[in-house]
Amino acid sequence: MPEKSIPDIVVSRLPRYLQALEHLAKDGIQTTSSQELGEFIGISAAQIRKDLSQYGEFGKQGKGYNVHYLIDKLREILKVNRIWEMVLVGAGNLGHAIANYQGFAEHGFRIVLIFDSDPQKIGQKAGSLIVQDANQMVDLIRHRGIKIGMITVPASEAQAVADSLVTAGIRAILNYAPITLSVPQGVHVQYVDPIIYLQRMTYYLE
Amino acid sequence: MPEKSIPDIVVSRLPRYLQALEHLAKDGIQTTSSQELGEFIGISAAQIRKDLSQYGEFGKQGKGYNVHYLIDKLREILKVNRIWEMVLVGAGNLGHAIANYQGFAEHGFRIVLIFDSDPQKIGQKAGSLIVQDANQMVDLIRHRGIKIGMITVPASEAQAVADSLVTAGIRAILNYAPITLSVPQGVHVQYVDPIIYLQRMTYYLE
DNA sequence: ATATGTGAAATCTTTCACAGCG
DNA sequence: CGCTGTGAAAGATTTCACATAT
Repeated sequence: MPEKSIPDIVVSRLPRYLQALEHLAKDGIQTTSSQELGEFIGISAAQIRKDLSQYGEFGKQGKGYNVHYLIDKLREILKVNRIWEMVLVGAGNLGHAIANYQGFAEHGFRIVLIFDSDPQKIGQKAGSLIVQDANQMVDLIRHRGIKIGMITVPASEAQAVADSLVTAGIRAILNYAPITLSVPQGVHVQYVDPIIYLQRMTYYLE
Repeated sequence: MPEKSIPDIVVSRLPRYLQALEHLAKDGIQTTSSQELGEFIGISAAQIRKDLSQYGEFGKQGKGYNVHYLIDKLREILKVNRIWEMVLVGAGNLGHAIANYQGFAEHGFRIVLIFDSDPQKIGQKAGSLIVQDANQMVDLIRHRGIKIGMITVPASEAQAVADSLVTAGIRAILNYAPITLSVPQGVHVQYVDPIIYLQRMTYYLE
């Protein structure tokens, strides 16, 4: 598995490949080709082959790719062939929806701590967990060695929460707040902001 | 406003610029530079200048950009200087969280119809709206001339819902279901899938 | 016959660096 | 002087097209 600075843009496509392959597997399909996979997700066959070739030779000439084998390889590459514990900060509407979403667990992401600073929310249930006091956040996260956090607090509090998460040892943040976070080198952030996605589409309308 | 096939990658950055500028405006800042804006959102100053220059000359040499003027211009370019009506399909946990999220309205996106096919959910409230029967979806959407839809149904139903939305005249879809949608040329789709974002980050962990 | 893996070519995107203007 | 707007250069990404393997 040779790995010398593979471009981020390649990495960003791998989860889509994995998702599509899992879909094919669920439909009972054993073998696929870069062509078929590409049509399925709207990416050129050459690009898929080139992307995968960065990590090894997973296909067979004249035959294509074994779906289960490629799923295993991609899970290994993406490091999702294990359970990842996560912390959720913000127990509002969105936080509750996320706490109840089964999709995380199905993909090996387990929410094990939920925090809020609102005394009304602390002690309440969210999903199967009890909302903890945000004051204890840094200690509890550090103690469990959690590396992934999700932020669902209002924009005005998001940067402070991010700072606490980084202090607690979090290395990856999924940010639902509509604000760009400032984090140290080596901490990864991904943004989930529906407004931005909508604005990317209205541009093309009418 | 000369517009001859500006790359999608440029368009995709404009909402981030707008978001950052609105943030600056809220803080009372009147003027900014490509340098300052770039540091704020982690994009090079040259890139911001080049992107904006595709649409006109919005800055003043030696001075920078007037924040409010640039906000106005970006809203015009992105066509968000108006109210957009939207339809939401899927009144589960996530659908309810979205229906209650004030951020949409604050940015001119108004959810005016919510559908579900579950008899238990039809007639119930979601946000300030009543959940309608999905059977009536195509007619009601077409009648109101709505162009933007959000999908929060399970993956297994998402493609069928997308097909109905397209039939109803929807031209932009924000898809929360973990599946790649197949839509005709000219219909835009953006994906909101937290699992994929998490997998993009676990790659870099450990 | 068919589909991979991959150098080379084509295309796209970003950065550089500076003329020009307030 | 400071910062924009922008050609040109550098760099990154995608596509092509084919040798190769089954």
